[in-house]
Amino acid sequence: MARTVKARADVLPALAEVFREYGYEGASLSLIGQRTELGKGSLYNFFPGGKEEMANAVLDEIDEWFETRMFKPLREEADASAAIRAMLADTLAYFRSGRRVCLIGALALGDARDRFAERINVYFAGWRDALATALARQGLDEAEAQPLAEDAVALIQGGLVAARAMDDPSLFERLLARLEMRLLPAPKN
Amino acid sequence: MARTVKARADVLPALAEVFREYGYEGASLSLIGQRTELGKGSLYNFFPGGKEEMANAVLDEIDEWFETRMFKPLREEADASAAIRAMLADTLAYFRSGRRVCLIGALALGDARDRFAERINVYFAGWRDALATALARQGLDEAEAQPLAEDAVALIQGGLVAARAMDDPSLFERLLARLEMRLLPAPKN
DNA sequence: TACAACATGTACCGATCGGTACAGACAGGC
DNA sequence: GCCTGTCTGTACCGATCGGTACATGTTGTA
Repeated sequence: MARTVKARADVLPALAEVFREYGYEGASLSLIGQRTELGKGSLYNFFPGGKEEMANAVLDEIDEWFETRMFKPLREEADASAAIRAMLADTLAYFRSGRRVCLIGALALGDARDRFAERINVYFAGWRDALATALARQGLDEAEAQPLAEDAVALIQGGLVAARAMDDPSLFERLLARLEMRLLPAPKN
Repeated sequence: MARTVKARADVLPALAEVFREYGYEGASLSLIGQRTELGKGSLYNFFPGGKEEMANAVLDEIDEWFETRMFKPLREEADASAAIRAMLADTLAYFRSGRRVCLIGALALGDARDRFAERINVYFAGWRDALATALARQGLDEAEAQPLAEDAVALIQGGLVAARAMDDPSLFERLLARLEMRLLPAPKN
């Protein structure tokens, strides 16, 4: 038995992918076991709280990624426009042009919504507010920035749904390209 | 046919609501039995194909509703702008200001996607194309109408996700109000 | 009234669910 | 060497899953 010792953090990516593909209820322990190449023993050793703790660990990692990688730059980076451009590029890359689903969005629509309601809310509100801040720092007044940020977050989520529904990743790319034109100030030349 | 307490069509609304709330996998037969107030015997009498046939029956009804109520007017009604306004009003009402989830969208994100892939695709493409037709009939040329329709469908879907995620129905209303301004020609006065 | 057809509730099936128990396999400290 | 605590696989648990079988209503027709 090639007993390769795995740390808890090692299994998070595989874990995240299973939840993304099958949803919370659909990600059965046997499926999780296959994908992570871990038996139930190991799984419950790392996550004594079972499936719910696994999902929360995944959500922790996602939260941290978005916070440091996207939300913080949107709020604080000197060049707000550059932060917005980076956000759109990161979004495209993170969701693999729409081939990958947003786990938080999927949870929001599924039957596990109540279980993670607070976290879902924080994620969406965080994205919207960080983007609104960047838009304001770019020169828009609050009355314009807030609705525009709201539109953008919804459009991204809807883009993921639509791209998956029509099995057309290029759709997501087109949406983001058009979104960029709405979010960035008209280039002055 | 009035001799039975319930006809097959009578249970469709309850059936649709269960699928909407819990998703395809999450809607267990016992839950369906409760909500429809029907035992397994009756359920399998009406739907010999089991859960899949139930879901397809629900999708049939949804398809028909959207086709006759929204897509056809968008394509054919003399006053294209009026059809677009009606579409937005119907959308708001149908989804109960975002309190209600789009079953097709939820299916697209869930693990039952492959099972209904073709129907999901048809629904989304149908909406987009019907709206694009209306926009074109309103005066926009094809190069503008198609992307705008694409944006609109994604925005509506994303609005449902976001409204549910943040538990804020007014968000969906705001999104649709802003969308109306983008879809309708500037009022000439 | 007798009968066929539909409608319905209940018992049951094998499979799988999330979770637990527990016995080995391995490591580091002594 | 040994012990202890961390990993790991496996057998098992009760509950529930989707689906089937079938006996018992209930109804329209004759």
